[in-house]
Amino acid sequence: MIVQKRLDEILAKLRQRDFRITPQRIAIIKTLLQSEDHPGVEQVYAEVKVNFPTTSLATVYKTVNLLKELGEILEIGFTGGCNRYDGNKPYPHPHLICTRCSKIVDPEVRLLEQMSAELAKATGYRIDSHQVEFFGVCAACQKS
Amino acid sequence: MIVQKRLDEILAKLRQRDFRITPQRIAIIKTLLQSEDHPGVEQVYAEVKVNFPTTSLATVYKTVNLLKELGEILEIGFTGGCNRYDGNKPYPHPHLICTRCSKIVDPEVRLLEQMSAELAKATGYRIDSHQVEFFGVCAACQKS
DNA sequence: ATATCTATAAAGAACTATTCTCATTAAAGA
DNA sequence: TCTTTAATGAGAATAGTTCTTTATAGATAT
Repeated sequence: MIVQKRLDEILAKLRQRDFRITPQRIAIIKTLLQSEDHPGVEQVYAEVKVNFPTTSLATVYKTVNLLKELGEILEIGFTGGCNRYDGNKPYPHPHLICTRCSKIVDPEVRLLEQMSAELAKATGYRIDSHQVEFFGVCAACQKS
Repeated sequence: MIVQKRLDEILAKLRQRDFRITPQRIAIIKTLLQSEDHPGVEQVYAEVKVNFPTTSLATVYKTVNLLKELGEILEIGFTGGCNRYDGNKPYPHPHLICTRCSKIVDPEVRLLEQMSAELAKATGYRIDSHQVEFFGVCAACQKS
């Protein structure tokens, strides 16, 4: 399936840069690729420990950072909370975050390219990246 | 001047909600209102200590959080660094951040309202707030 | 003006997320 | 298989932030 394909790509990239392929790393990458819910490090750790009980939290942190540097996962920064990660869409994209249940959704946004272009033109900045987060209350939480 | 006016407004709001007006608080608010460069807590602390040397860092944190809750300053969340604050435009607005010199600019952005409205319609979320940051290299840094 | 009451400030301890250290283990190429 | 060297694991360290305790400052009533 699609996860296997990306896993192979990431492993190839690791090999190519002389990083070692370890069972822990594979487990961490798989967890990140399979999860739909933008997990935090702690959540990945819990998942990985099911099959590799001796894995340490530091290893998860280090691997997550490595993957971030390789551009294979996206970090979603949370002030005053733990960061969360998106292993499915590793490029910058907007998020819609429910402030009640912490659910994160990836909405379709049309206007971002245009906005970025206008901004660059108006300010003289070269824009490399962005972090666009919308906060609100999801449909389910609005009912309660 | 304009700073005095906003200071009075904030003080009135504090009084109205039975928060006390203390010299430390006034100093912290003034620092936030006067600064143009989106200072962090540590920077505010340094500034306030000039006139009130006994002020503690915790006091600055508490006051900053209080002001944030009152909606009088805007928090700009930074992953892996310290948060910074905008005392001049307390409502959510986009930032353009130079990744070389850390300069922060408040650009004009037209499309955000529209984007937010489309998003709410498409997802069913009630959108309350946003955090929109663009990262790049400012004109000055591009030359070096 | 004074006494009393109450919320705050101050200081540092505590907490949480993350990174570092280093001895030990194990991956990958010879 | 052997060797080299990077990765792991466990806990200590760190940084940013929040909590706790206690004396004090500000408000209130007299």
